[in-house]
Amino acid sequence: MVSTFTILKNIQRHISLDDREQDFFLSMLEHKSVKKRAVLLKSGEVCRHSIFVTEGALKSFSVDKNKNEHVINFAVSDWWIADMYSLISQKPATLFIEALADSELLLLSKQNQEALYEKVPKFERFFRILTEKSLVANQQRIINNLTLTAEERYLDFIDKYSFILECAPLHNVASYLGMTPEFLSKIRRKLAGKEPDSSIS
Amino acid sequence: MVSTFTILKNIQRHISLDDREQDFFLSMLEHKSVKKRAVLLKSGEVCRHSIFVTEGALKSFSVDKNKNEHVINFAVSDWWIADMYSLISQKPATLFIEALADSELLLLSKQNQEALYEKVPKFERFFRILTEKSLVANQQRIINNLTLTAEERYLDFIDKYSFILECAPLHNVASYLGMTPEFLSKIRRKLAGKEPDSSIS
DNA sequence: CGTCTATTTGAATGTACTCAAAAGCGGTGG
DNA sequence: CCACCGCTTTTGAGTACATTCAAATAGACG
Repeated sequence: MVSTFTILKNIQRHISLDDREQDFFLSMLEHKSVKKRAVLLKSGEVCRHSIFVTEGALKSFSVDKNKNEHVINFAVSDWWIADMYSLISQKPATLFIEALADSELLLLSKQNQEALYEKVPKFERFFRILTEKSLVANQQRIINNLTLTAEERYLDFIDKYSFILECAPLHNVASYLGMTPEFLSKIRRKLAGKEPDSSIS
Repeated sequence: MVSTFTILKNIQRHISLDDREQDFFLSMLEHKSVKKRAVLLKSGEVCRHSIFVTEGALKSFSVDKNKNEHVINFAVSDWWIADMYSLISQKPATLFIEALADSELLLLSKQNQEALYEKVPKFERFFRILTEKSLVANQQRIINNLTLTAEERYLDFIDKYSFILECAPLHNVASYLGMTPEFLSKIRRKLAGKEPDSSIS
């Protein structure tokens, strides 16, 4: 399978695996193709898998008491996503996970993840490092929310994650950045007006 | 040492250690007493230790371009703190870490932490779990920032972390919650006015 | 005490939101 | 191929939540 190449490369950025370990790891995964708008996790369900995206894009979001969506994370090719709270505690999820586009996914069940830790302790290291990186990204996001204006947060976002604009609608990006779609639209209009940019040669 | 009992208990909430492993772990630690306002890490320096608080309280914060402090985390007895970004990458820190009160600390250097991983792989698990919990807490904070008003965030804070009010000044709490000290003061006045509370028997 | 820091107050202001509606865009079926 | 439908993005007017600034008050510590 072509898709498994991506995930082995992803893993081997942090730990190295011999052929047997690779095969064992792959045997723990379940492949899943989903169409745009497919729901992979609903709030209230227990999150039973870590999801690795080989192709396509997903988002996770919470829904508040006024039924507003708040995008918590995006995941594109080569990214992992889950409701970590629910996955760890095996309590009901607070998040939804949904496909932003037709996607190819590899699922690692909580059970298999624990089995990996037991049989190949290196995976403990891999997921420690993965979690550390995620933590650092989350902390940076908190800092940005505390210190930057809506416009600055948007500029930072297109600087770091412009590729997400390719697959996620703007109102999801607005939500991720903690602003309304209307306000993001106004920011973009303002920026479009004043940018001495790469648009005109 | 009394203080080492706290940290062994902290560790053994997630992994179990025999006497030799306990001794080995303790030998990796450095004890440090600091007074209120002592600075343990400055932005720009490389963060070389994970800090465990046995007594007292610390805060981490960033300073923005207008010299405003933004509190990122608090750490009281039995909590770990560090600039994870800097600790992991060994690049210059973006955060400061400072004592909110006279404190007793145990320092685990990055080097010794790596040594622990090599010699006692169980610690890989411990720090994976610790990082996971921290990630979940950070994600919840992001959700709160996206979905709650300033007043709701404060109420949630006193619900979960009221003990931090004992050791941190209000303007630091305001900063942690993403609001100005003036506004927090107004929220508290308003709440004090309307609370059918446990204050008058 | 006196000084320094923390907290509170009030008035003016601003950033970002709400609401309502129009315009754009994309897919789908007649 | 065009018409229609649903979803996304844009616009504008009015509003609100939270900030800024300046100053008074209260607490903590040597």
